[in-house]
Amino acid sequence: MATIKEVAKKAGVSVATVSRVINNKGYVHEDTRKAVDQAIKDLGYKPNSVARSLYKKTSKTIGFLIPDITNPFFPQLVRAVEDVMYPAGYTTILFNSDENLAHELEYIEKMTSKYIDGFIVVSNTLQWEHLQDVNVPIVALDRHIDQRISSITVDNYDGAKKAIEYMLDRGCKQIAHLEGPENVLTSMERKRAYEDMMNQHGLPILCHQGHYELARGMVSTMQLLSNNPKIDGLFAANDVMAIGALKAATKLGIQVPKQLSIMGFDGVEWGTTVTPELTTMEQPIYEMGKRAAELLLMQIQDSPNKIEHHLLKTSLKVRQSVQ
Amino acid sequence: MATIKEVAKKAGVSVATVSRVINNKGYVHEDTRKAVDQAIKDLGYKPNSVARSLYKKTSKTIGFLIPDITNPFFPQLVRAVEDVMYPAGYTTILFNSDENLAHELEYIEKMTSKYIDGFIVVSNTLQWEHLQDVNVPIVALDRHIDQRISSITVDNYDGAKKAIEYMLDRGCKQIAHLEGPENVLTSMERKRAYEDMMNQHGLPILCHQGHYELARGMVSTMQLLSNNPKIDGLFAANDVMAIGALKAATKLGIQVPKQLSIMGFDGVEWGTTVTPELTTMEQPIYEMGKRAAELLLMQIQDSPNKIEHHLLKTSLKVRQSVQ
DNA sequence: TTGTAAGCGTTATCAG
DNA sequence: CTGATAACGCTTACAA
Repeated sequence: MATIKEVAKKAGVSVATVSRVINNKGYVHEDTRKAVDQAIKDLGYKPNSVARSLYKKTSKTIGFLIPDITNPFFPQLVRAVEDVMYPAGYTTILFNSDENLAHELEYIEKMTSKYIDGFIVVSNTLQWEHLQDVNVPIVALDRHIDQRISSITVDNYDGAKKAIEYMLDRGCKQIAHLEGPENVLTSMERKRAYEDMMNQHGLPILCHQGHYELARGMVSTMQLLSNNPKIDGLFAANDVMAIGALKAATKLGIQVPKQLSIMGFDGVEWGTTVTPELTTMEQPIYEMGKRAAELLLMQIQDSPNKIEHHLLKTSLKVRQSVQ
Repeated sequence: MATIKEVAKKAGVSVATVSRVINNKGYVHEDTRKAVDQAIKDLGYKPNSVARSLYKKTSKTIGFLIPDITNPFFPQLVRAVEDVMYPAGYTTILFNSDENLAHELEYIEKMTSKYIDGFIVVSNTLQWEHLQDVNVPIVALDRHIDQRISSITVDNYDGAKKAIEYMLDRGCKQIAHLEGPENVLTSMERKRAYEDMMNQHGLPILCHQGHYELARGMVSTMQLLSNNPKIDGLFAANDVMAIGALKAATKLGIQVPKQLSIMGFDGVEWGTTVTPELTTMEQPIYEMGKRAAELLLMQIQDSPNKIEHHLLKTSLKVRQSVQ
């Protein structure tokens, strides 16, 4: 690991000059530049980012906080963020929070002491109070946090409403809802839409908790269907649970979609391989990650105070699980 | 952001003393310690990791290089690595290489200039030559690189052999192989086992490329089955392709497992939701990630030169796709 | 038990 | 155009 000092000595100039050539800043004579470049090459010199960070108080690194990479919704998001951050010269550090506030706070603090340049967070526990004195840009992704924090979200209420409208159009008379975690915004919005739609149409409300998980979705569906044989439609708050529901129906010998229509939410690839293929309300997952990264980059590089809120639309993906 | 200097001034001591108390190193009088702690609290002081890194030439950070987080094999691996690294005080930085050597090298160089403490790499392009002067510990995961670099791998040859033995036991007479990328070690080993088994049993060899991908697996299977109607068994080099094959069979109206047995490799959760459920040779994915992280940690903290090679075993997961 | 001061490897200011 | 030199925030000999 050669240092700038060694390069300077070898090239017979001062470190200031070397710094000028590696940063392409300030005047430096063509001949000296050549000499320096040669020395750099000979020594295999690479500038030390840590020293640079210390001086510049920036690390060209951002933190990305998600609940759990193991949930198939997140890999695409992560990929999208990395795809825009890396070419822009930024490294992204991932952190799985398991929705645990204490972990999230600890992580943010730790990253702050590394001169992190910004955060993208998917969280429903983090509040404005926790974030107000983090002095780098933050973008809330998937779940809105506060007006004062930029966000990239999807219109969950609208999406869920349209999903249910479609089920109704296709003839469902008795729709149950497999809901996500109680305290998660996306899940609450989807549930609210379900309830509003049921009320609006004078239909009974039938909810069961599924926590966005495969196994839970399956178990809940079992109970739901055993206790209420009249149900002919099931709106799951995410695809993973919908897939669990499909398994449950199969186990109970209930035909989908003939006897029971199942609608998912998310649009993960997994939904295309189950039988019947999952009809779902698709979110622009990659696009969300991309936008979040771009927005963060803009705030970091240009205008830290330019808060923006983008609300993306979902789109119905008609496949085979709704009659 | 208070600095150590400010804390020192507030507590009426020198920075050295403050450093001593925050690092719990060297003697410091109980009273002064209290005063310092108080000052730290009052100022909300947090030690700056960048400055610390510069001096200590270590960042408490490791790099984790994988092909693509979007492939369902990796999220679990990532999760496992993070689960052991974080509690040990290490941050892990993820990087998707898309199996591109230039990207991998660029990334490694970049990380090196950040005083990264070690790497875990899943790669088939990286060779000893590229890694020999990276002066931090490296663990090769899933794919072996060189005797001089620690590795955590699975016995792919043995696993594939047993998978095929099982198919043969169950009565398959004509087994085709859906192979993974040509240059990937895991894929080559599985193919080699397939070929050896076929030769050993005097059976014809029938391979088709699937690149470990869903769509490719599907298309290849279509061709394979249309051209060779006698095939009654298909050994896919990974679950994702096996799932694609299942889709293809369904499309062609071929019943699985009655007319065609399909065997996967990996044991990802996804395989449990297809119909019929995928019979597969399961890898201890989480365990692999965990071991790699533990091994790396050992090398970083205790013995950088203690190279170890762990070969884990796969286990047959009997479900429904093999007759 | 505590303080001084010399690094760690850069960048940027200010003379020259 | 180029070179000293003072930061950046922390750790650690070495003195006291």
